[in-house]
Amino acid sequence: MPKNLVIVESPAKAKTIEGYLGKDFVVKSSFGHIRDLPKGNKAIDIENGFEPKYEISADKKQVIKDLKKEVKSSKVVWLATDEDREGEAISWHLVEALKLKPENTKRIVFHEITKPAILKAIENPRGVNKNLVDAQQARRILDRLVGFELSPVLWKKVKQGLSAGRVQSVGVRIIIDREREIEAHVASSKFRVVGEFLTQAGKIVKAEGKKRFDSEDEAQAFLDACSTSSHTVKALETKPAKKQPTAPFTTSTLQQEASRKLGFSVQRTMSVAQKLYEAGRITYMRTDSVTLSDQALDGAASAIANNYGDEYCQRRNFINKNSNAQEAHEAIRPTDFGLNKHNGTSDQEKLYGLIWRRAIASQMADARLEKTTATIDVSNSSELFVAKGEVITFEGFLKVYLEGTDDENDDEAKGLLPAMTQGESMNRKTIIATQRFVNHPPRYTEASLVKKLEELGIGRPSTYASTISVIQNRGYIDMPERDGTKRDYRVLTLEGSELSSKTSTETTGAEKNKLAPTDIGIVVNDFLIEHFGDILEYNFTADVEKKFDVIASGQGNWQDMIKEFYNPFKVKVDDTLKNAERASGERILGVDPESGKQILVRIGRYGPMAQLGKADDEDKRFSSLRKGQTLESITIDQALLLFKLPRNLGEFEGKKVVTDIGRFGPYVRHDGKFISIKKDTDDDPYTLVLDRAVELIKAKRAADEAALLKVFEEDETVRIIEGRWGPYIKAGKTNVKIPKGEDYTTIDWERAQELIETNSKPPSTKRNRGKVKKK
DNA sequence: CAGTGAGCGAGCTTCCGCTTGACTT
Repeated sequence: MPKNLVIVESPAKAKTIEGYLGKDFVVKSSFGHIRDLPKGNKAIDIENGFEPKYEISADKKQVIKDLKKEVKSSKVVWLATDEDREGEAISWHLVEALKLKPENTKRIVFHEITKPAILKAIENPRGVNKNLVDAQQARRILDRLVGFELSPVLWKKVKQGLSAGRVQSVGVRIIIDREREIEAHVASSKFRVVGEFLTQAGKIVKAEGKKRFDSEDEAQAFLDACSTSSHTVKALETKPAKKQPTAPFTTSTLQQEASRKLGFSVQRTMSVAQKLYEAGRITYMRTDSVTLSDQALDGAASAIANNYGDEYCQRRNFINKNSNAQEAHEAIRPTDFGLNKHNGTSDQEKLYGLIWRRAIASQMADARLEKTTATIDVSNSSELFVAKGEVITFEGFLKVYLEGTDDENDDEAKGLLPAMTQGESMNRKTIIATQRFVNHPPRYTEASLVKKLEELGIGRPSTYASTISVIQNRGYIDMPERDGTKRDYRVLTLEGSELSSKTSTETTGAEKNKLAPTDIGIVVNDFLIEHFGDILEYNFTADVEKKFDVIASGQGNWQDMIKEFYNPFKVKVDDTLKNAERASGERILGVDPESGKQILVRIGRYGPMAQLGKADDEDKRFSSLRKGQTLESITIDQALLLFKLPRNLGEFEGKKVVTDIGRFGPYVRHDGKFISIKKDTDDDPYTLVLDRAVELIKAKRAADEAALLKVFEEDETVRIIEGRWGPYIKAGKTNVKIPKGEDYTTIDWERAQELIETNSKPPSTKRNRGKVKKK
């Protein structure tokens, strides 16, 4: 029977460690936190020094039961949870929940899951650090107080079911502040000049004009001057340069790169990484550390030497730039550098490849480059052209990996410049001046928001993904697809001595997967900033973190710290509840000329809406705003249109025909059926006439008929239908995919039943818009 | 991936952080 019980947080970790320790050890997992504050408002006894009442979480009852059994049959319990604030607290909760005796309990820590690290830890046990635990309790209690005091204020003053918190509310603010910058952005443009010249040997050199001109007239004047000018190479300079690899991945940088290079959402990155971790292929994926263990450094070095040669090896230690980092783990890296591929799903293969290359590159030599700059003059002007070239003389880490960039304007393609000599005369081929607009600052992506949060020290590796989904699920933030708008720009071309000009068109502002605030997000944010500005400050978390650090170092008492925060906070909460105006984002747009009634927009029980008639009117009417409409930007004409629908067109076959606009665009409804009105047609729900609607209904019937491939006699509600992506089975309301390569004509009743059976849909992983259901 | 589409409200919502599995709308 084992005499020693080791408890860690993760079951995958437990399995690995058990392999390192002898037969006398059994290793179990706590599956993260085991106790927490209960849900209600009585979890913290505010009058009694903020005394928290903890409760074993529902899903951990069985875990505790199992652990208790193990404790009984063990002589020594080793608490091996992570060495950070949360990990220390888990150990303390384990002591409490399992009623561990000090003489049989040892606390050990390690930062890497390697055999030497674990054996060393076993030799250096300590007790639970109560100061660190207290810092965690302060963190937990502060978050509960902030969240559970602020949220009800929002229920009362804005809308039911909303939420606020130390992390999410600042996350939303970051998006909204950026949106305000974008709104304030004034379109401006400059003319950028690019010349193509020929060397004496006839090779093309592309060079950019040093100056950008403010107006077309100035650009034209310059091109005029060029048309009668000659050009020579005025200066030629070549100097060596170096590039260094970036550190191996943390959670945050993994999410960013997987977003940039693989197009993964942060949530997708984390679940793929979890699978790789469980398969034992990568180290722990929720980490803020850039450190690699000695064992890893050796592994990387030999993999690099084998794959690329000794000259590519360079051992490096990276230092964390993130001062908030708790570094309880290693950086994210392959557990075996010898394996540069992983056989799994395609997502797993891609993410593993990325992790392997990033970690390998971090231990490789600098890349060496030669940068050449040629300056070309203009005889009739003092302006200059500059040509830049770059040659890699030694690839180093670039052989494996180059970090992606968020900069959308990064279009500098550099290569080798042709041979030139100083003073060489150049023949002008073309000079083109193009009007270029200055873009507004970019909207955040999920991953760039994570980067910003990390910089501000807000949130932890384990919460970035869930914070992103919370602010979307609450309806504060959205990812609207924008088609972009067309914009004209001017192009002036000098070819030989011929000057011409034209107007071209570009699309600007097309966006996908960019975060933008909703009306509710904006109203909530403005309200919180007005009444609780200090908590909404970007550095609120950083400031309280400093106080937690004081508690952790034993220099301060957690109750005092919480009291100092809570007392004035509570006064503000009460004052706001009593005195603050309801915040609804209300805008009175004017009066409906037809009915003479007032029309306004505001946040209603179900979100943004328009209201025709005053609050005390008997026959006031309501309508939700449509997709793309916002409280701030909707016009009275647009709002009035909302009340023109639904329109009753009359009857067909004795049933009403109605047009309206739904979540998925305009439609005609007849006899319980919906017929979408297609885009890019002249049909419009506001003007559609009955005859045309009947045509649409008949066309839809014909199309449905044509798509119907088979009806099963056994049950007429089961059919095979030709869909947009090929045939599928429709059984009542559920749709069932036909496996690839299977011919639908061969599907008989039995096979159909089989497919319906096995395809009974797994729970949708799609986000719940607006509503969050509890489990 | 295929379908979908209202209601202006009678009673409950919410935090952050640590971990994995999990049902029924």
